[in-house]
Amino acid sequence: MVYRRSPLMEERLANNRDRILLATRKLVAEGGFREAQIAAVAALAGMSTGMIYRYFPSKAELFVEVLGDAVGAEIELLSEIAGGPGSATERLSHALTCFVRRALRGPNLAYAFVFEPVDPEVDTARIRYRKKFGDVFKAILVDGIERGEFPDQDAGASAACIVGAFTEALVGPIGPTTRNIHDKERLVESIRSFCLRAVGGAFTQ
Amino acid sequence: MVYRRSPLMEERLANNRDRILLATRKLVAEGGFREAQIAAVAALAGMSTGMIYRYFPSKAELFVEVLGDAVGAEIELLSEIAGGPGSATERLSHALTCFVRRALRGPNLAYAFVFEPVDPEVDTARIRYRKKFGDVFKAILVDGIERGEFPDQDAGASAACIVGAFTEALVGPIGPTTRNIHDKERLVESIRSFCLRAVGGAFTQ
DNA sequence: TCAATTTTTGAATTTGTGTTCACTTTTTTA
DNA sequence: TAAAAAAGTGAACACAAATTCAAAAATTGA
Repeated sequence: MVYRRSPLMEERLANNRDRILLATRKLVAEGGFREAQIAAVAALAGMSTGMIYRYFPSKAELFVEVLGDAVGAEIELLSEIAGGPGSATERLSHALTCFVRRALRGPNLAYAFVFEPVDPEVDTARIRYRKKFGDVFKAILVDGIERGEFPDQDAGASAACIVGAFTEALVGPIGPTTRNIHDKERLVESIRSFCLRAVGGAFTQ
Repeated sequence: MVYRRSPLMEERLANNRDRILLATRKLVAEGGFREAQIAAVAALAGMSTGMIYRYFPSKAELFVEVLGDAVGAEIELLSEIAGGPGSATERLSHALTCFVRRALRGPNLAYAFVFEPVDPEVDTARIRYRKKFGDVFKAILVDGIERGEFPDQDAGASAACIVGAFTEALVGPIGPTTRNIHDKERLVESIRSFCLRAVGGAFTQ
């Protein structure tokens, strides 16, 4: 045996993997999964197509990882808010504005991640992640109902409605016309107040 | 010239066209656009693939027509409710329950029509139709705000939220488990009450 | 029935992409 | 430096699905 992977090489390999993930994320953010073809990913990452397959067994698994990374980060943020201090109303309000503001920075990414189906394998993962978003909101709702902040309701259905409401309101106005900061904040506020009224919480702040 | 299309032939041609549309709609309802391949459509309609292209210039245009027909019917129903008698709250309530009940009968169709992207051409049409749904609800909201039934709000954003809320709540729980009629009615009621609270209307009926 | 014309067929072609693999280059250690 | 092994390449291949088109079947009017 005359070859053993050196630490330097090890690092380069990890680097390559990251570059693939980064390139994919970038392409998806710009034009959805549709635009993230293996050839395009390879080109953007500055490597050959064959290279991709040293790191990922298939395009679907690459997509699932990119999706998971992005969604995971969002979920983590939201969970922190959901499990944090404050009334259920406050936490719901905070979680909503936080997510919507972030999504407005990269509308296509949000679209691709939350909506765009690709192939069955990725679709399955996407639905799982969507459900996770719902679970975060459901937890807040259940808590709020227990505390008497919100009227009794099907927390699961309401959570799904919330996820649907803000994604649709976000994705609908997608377009080349990047709206200015005022419009964005107005949209954030519209979505927030809609959802807060919807769950029946006292309309504060 | 010894051949002129007879009335009988004329009818057969129109019949063929209808059979293609029907077969496509059926396949889409069962498995989404993904399952509605030209070969499958042709097989179900009992004709050859080449035949399809005598009636439709491309698969995309066939899809757009199927989509338009189905959505058009729904829009017409909703518009009638929206423009009918009653308070804005009543009409919104009625429109919601009507649409959600209908969609629950064919969840896959609803999914394909409202969500599933296919190719850019169909996608464009789909977004247009989605917007139309929103417009119906927006009209009710604008009216309700004018009458003082609903608090002041961005009717466009709220309408988008409503469309998002019920589609997500509908599509989210899609699965092979056909839910029974009780669950369905409970879901209808959950969505209805969520949206009514959301627009701030007095919670009646 | 027959010739002109249209309708219908479905195998072949085209197209767009994901994936592979024989080959080249680079890295490692002796 | 040289041999062994791995990393890296990208043209070729595979595959699925839309589309075409030459030939076959059906229809029409004389």
